[in-house]
Amino acid sequence: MANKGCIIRLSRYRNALLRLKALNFVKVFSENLADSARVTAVQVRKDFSLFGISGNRRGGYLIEELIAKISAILGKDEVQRFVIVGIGNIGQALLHYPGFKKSEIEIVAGFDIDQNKHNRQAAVPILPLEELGNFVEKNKIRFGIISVPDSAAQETLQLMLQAGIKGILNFAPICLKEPQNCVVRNLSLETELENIIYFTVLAEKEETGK
Amino acid sequence: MANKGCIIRLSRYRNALLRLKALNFVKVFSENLADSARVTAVQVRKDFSLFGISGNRRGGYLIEELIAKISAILGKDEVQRFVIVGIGNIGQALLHYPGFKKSEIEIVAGFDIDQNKHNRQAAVPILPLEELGNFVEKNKIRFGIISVPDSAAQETLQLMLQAGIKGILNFAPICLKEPQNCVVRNLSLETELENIIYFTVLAEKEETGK
DNA sequence: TAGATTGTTAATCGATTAACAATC
DNA sequence: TAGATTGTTAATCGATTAACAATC
Repeated sequence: MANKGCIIRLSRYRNALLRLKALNFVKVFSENLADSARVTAVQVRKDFSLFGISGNRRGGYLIEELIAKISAILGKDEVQRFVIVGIGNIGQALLHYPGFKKSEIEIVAGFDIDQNKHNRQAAVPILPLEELGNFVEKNKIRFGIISVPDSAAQETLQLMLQAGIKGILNFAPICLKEPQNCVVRNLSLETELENIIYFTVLAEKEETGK
Repeated sequence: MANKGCIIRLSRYRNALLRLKALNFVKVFSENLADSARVTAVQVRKDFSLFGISGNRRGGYLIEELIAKISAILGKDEVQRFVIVGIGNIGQALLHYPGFKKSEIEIVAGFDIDQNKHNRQAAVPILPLEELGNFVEKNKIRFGIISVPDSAAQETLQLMLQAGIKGILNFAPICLKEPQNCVVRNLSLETELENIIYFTVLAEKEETGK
């Protein structure tokens, strides 16, 4: 019913709503949210209707109420805890990424095979990879991030599955197959940049072509 | 003609092809590439046909040739240089991200308002934000990455536009409007994780619902 | 009531998939 | 020739958009 695009838009609406709330606004119209997420007002209302969210005809939506409803849909009624496997550049950055807090996302531990990186005392501890299974089970963690080199991505996935992880974001530039019982999203930074390069070069060509 | 999804898939095919080449393979079938990018073989051939890439009926595709053709489409005939504005967690990680090398992507400088972060001697120098315009112009940089807090994202975009940047990846969780003459892709890590959370919770509900 | 906005149904658009023709 | 794979055209599917009805 709701597709991936729709959920991404809900996240964006929520981000905008939090900002509006901080500015003490009370009401919002679909047109405002459309501006913030770079879509049309119809799209906003359609997205809401998929989840039975309704406003006041003529009066728009109450910001507080909308935030509560979208937050519930996105699973923000509780803090969602993640582990990270692979404490390289990206893993290290995500370990203390400040932006997660307002999204009720918490990184609770990192794991790496390199013992020079281990640090049990840190606020977010970095532990030996062997401890992943126990830690995940003991702390009932459901989400994981893979930020290992691509050669290690597949086996990291296996470890996470064995540990009982149910949702994974994979930064390695290798497309992991989505297994039964686990959601996997492949996001490669190289690929994102290549996308921008392609469409930029294309736009330039079109311009000079005219 | 070619949509965003298609270009992302081309990147993935290319990644897989590089790996196959490293293993000394010579030929590849659309079925193989389909496996690597988690799509169907028809999708692969359709993508290729959009760009006039053809193989040998019965004989598949020559890996070397395919890499060359896809690389040309993705703008890899020359190294594409990026600047990063905002040397926080993410910016710092991207500055030295090893995965960019094989994609012919080079980060040439970082910029920040915090002078404690400045370092002209580093391999990838970190410079005061005021120098962005000059640097970009002098070095003919066309691509930029925004990794500043969301409150600063909009003005960073303006600075980049003035400097002449033509393609931008924005990590701030605020949706920047795509201006004339510049490609902007908004990628927020919070949003990506929220997406995974939603679909994981959904899958769990469906399972227990049965 | 008139005007503005929401909410829904139907139409359109674009991307994926199926079917099949071409050919090595 | 028979079999396997590519390449293309047509059909399907799903998401977005347009049109309009509902109502505050």
